[in-house]
Amino acid sequence: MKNAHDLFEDYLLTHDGRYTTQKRAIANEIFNASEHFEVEEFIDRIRLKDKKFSRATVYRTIKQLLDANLLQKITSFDGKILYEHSTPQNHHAHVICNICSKIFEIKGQSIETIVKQECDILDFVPSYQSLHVYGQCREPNTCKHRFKTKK
Amino acid sequence: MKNAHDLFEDYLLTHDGRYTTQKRAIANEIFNASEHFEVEEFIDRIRLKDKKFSRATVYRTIKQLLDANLLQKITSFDGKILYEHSTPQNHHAHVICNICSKIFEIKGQSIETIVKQECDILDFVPSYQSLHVYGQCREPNTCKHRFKTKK
DNA sequence: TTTGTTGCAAATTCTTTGCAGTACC
DNA sequence: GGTACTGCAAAGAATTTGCAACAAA
Repeated sequence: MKNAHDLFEDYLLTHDGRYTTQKRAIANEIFNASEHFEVEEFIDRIRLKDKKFSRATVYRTIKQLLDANLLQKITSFDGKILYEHSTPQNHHAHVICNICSKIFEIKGQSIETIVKQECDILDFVPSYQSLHVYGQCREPNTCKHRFKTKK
Repeated sequence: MKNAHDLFEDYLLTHDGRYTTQKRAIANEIFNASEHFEVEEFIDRIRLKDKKFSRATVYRTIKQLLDANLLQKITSFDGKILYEHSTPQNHHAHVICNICSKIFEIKGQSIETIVKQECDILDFVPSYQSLHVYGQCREPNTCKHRFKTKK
C-alpha cells in the first residue's frame, strides 16, 4: 500500500506537477496532523517549525491536495472552513457540535452504501461525498462547560 | 400547517427580531424561488423587482433565515456558495455534477434514518444535516454538451 | 418610546493572482 | 534548459461592522 506522500507524488507526476521541498513539508505537516485544522492556524504552526512559507504556497498546495483527493474540506456551522487529511479509506462523515465545536466522526460503509444506491437511480457517478451533521453533543469537559459560561 | 412566512415570523418573535418590510420581501423572494441561488445573483434579481435593498440587509436576513432553519446552504465542488429554501419536510441531500454543475436531489428518509442511528451511538442530538455528493451526471442536454465543447 | 433595523461605506477575512527570480525534472 | 514553483505584495471576492437615521412593537 502506498503512503500519502507517494500518492501525492503520483498525482503531481501525472498532472505536470513537481514535488518541491515546500510542498513536501506542507504535505508532511498535514499528513501527520491528527486533527482537522484551519488554514491560518496551520500557517502559524508550520512557520514555527520550519522556515517561512508563503501564504500563497500553502493555499496552492492545499488546492493540489484537494484535487488529489488527499484532503477533505469541512465547513462548520458558522461557516468556518476546516481541512483534514483523508485517504480513500478514511473518508467519513463529520458530526459537529454547535455549542462546543467538537467534531465527531461517523465511520463505516452504511451511509456510503445508501448514497451509491441513490446515485444509481439518478444515473449519477459519485466521486466524492461530504456529510456534515450539526447539533449538540454531550461532552462533559467541553460542551457542558461552554454551556455554563456562555453569556 | 404554517407556511414559511409564519415560521419565520415565529422565529423572529421568539428571538427579539422584527419582521420588517425588507425582510418580508427578501424572504418572499427566497420562498418563491424554485431553485438554489447565489447571493450576488439574488441581489441583482430582487433589486430589479423591488426598490433597492442593501447588500448588508440581504446578508443579515440570510443569516436569520439560516438560524431559523428555513434556508439551506450548499457548497459546490469548486467552492461556490449557494442557498436554497428549505422546510423541515424538504431537507434533502444534494448531488452535484462537477462537469455541468447541475444539482440533483436525494429525497426520502433512508439517509436521515441512518444518521439518526449513528448519532444515538455518539450520544449526539442532531439538528441539521447536509450531504453533498459530487461526481458526474449523464444529462444529455447539459453534461454531454459541456463535455463535447469543453476545451 | 424603546430597541431592533436599515443603508452606506469602510473594514475584515479569506483566497487568488501577476510578476520576477528560483528550482526541479 | 524549459517550465512549474515560490514569495511578495497587491488585487479580489465574499461577508461583516460602525454609525446615524429610521421604523416596528
